[in-house]
Amino acid sequence: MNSPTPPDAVVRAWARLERAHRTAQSTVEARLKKAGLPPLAWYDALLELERADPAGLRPFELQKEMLFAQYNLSRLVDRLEAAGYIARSASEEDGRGQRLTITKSGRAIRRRMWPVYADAITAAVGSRLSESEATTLGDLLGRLYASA
Amino acid sequence: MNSPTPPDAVVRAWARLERAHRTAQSTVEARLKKAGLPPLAWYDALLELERADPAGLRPFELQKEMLFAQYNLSRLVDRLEAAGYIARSASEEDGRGQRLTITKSGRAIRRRMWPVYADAITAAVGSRLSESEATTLGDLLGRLYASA
DNA sequence: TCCATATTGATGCATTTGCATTTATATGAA
DNA sequence: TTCATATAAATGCAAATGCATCAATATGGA
Repeated sequence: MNSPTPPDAVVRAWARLERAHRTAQSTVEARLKKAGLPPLAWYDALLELERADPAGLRPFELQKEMLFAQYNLSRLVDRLEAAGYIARSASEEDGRGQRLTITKSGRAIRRRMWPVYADAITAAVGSRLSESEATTLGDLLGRLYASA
Repeated sequence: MNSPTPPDAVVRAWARLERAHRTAQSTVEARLKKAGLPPLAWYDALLELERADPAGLRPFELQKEMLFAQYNLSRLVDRLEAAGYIARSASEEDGRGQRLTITKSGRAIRRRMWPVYADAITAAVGSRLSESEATTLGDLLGRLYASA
């Protein structure tokens, strides 16, 4: 609520965050699509589920993990289920809730996506920064969403 | 096409680019909305037009500047025009083209948006990084979309 | 000049996102 | 126990995005 103009360096970092993200993002999505694979968000969701307990995740957990809006996650889950990549089952602990688990074919598609995704990450980031630069970048970006 | 897994630091930087962007973006959009102001993209477009020649910009120029898809820009322009913030006129040099200029009320709304936007940038970036960190971040992000 | 090709911008249609609200269950205080 | 409130998840409807394509003009050879 004060609104002194932020320092130039800050505004520049913000603006470039936008641009860099948009550029990298569209590289990745374009390559996935070109390979006839599902979009990035599907990968992320499947990876989270694959990493999770065999018991799976509650939708709201996945939602927080992915920083998705609740209604968007609900629909992403619809699509993943319709595609047969995940299964929904009623939660035992909580009558309101569900539990999501990855299916065999979910694992398979995630595995098939990875090489394409990996190449895209290389194109978008790896080929442009040294490892130590990437580390620095990752650290600084991490600060932008650290809770405190 | 090779697909060796990229170094960890690279994957981490990519993942954090996503998260940081999503977080910062939603902070900014939420604050603009809460203040009853138009979305971020409107600001960007208006700023570009305000910075441009008094003669304005061609849609395709704005499109490149903003890294927007052509059809998205076309519709953004529709909305801005409908809101009275920009004016379209036929291009003199090119019979296919148009020329976009910002209107008085376009300037006004952009000016009204700035304090809210500035605060949001501070919240999302400025309050989390020192100026020199912001500079480093900006430099590294710039590399992610440098043409070469 | 004429034509094949490229560029500018718009648009119909499908998908996705955003918003507001709803349904159902859980929780905690009186 | 009972009720007010909070949380989990879904959904109807509107707005935005993505995709493919189109119409109109430009451009650069043959």
